[in-house]
Amino acid sequence: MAKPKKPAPEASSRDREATEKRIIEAAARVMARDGAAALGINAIAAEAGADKKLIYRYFGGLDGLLEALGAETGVWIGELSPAAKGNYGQRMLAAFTAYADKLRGDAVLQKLLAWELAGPSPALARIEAARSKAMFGVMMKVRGEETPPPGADAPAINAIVLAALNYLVLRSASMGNFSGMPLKTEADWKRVTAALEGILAKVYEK
Amino acid sequence: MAKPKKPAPEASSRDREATEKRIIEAAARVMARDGAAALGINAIAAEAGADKKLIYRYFGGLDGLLEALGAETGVWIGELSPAAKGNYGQRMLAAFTAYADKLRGDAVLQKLLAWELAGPSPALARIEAARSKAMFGVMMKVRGEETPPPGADAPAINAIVLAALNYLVLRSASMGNFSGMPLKTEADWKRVTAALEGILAKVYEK
DNA sequence: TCCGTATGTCACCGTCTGGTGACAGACATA
DNA sequence: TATGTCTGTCACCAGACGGTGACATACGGA
Repeated sequence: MAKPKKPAPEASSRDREATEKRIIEAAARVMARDGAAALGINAIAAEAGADKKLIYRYFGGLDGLLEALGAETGVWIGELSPAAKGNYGQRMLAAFTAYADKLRGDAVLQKLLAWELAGPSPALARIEAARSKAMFGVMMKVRGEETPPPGADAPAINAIVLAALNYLVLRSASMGNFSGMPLKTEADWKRVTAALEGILAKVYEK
Repeated sequence: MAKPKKPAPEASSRDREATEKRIIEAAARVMARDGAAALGINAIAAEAGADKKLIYRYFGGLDGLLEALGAETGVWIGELSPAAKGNYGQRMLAAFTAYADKLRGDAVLQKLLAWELAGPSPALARIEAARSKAMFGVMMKVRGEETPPPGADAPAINAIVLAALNYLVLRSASMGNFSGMPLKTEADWKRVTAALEGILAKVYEK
């Protein structure tokens, strides 16, 4: 059922751990290639060359598999280590650009992000909460002893910037532009970063 | 097939225009209630109390229907008329907040927006292009004779702000928060607006 | 009056979906 | 050697999906 090949080439290695890994990777591949809408039991099983029954046995269904997938893809956020130099605004800019660069290269997380917007789901909410916490840790680390100028609502401002970056990266992947601004080449992103730098410099100047 | 009722209560009014309208409204209702993923021929036809065959006859399929739907929901953007007072930054802030307020109340456009991020589609791209053009017109109108200060990349800055607003509204509808910031009550949005006001005032001051 | 056309209705098709029960073979333990 | 457990395989189900051909009926023009 799983593969059209008859002698079961290598899939049936009778190794649960390896099979689980194969399934998770297959799910990531389907997610990145065809989007979250195509993320079905059958599609994943076919991609992994494994029987869908195993997905139920090992992960308890799609939700469990998704959770395992989301846990993996969210790890790198906590490992971001942008340069921590200059004042508060400059450090934040470094964190934001480092995050945006990474996100631009992670198709799976992009689809996950887009899917979260399309409809609420308990499993996705948990994944997102972990990601948000990791991002907070990164920002606290890079912030160091520097503090935002009094009077500025830093959490709100940072949320706005982060929201803009998420949206622009998603638009870049889906349509390649936004609001008349192209978002394809590296130069396009340089422009975004430059505008962001100007904003943060003025908002966070003391 | 369409309705379980036998005498065809009123649906079969033999009025193409009215039927088309009923179908479009049904599509909007399904979209707003169940999201874009549930937007299928069968679901729409059932919701409209019309036969799915008519969707193929009148709209040529799902894509055509979507286009008709998108054209309708994008109209209000062009009709936005925010207060055009003060300098460039203040006028832009008025346009942005007016847009965000409207968007928050339009569940259909929200789902459309989220769907565009999930995967590229020629039909959705055309709808989005029309919307973007309308938004540009609004901004040009409210801008009046005021100009942004030299040195500031106004298109990029405005795109960033618009991107942030889109993302925050979408997050508000799906998860109710972002980056630790709640996005539910009117007070939450007041906070966003206030932060935006601070940003625009400093970025666009001469 | 008759006839063509437009509108609406229904039955049916093949395909894919998520999900489950039954079974075969490998492996470790007793 | 015999037993039980774990991994993998396959067949099958009911239901939903998109899509189409055939038909009934109302309406408007000749």
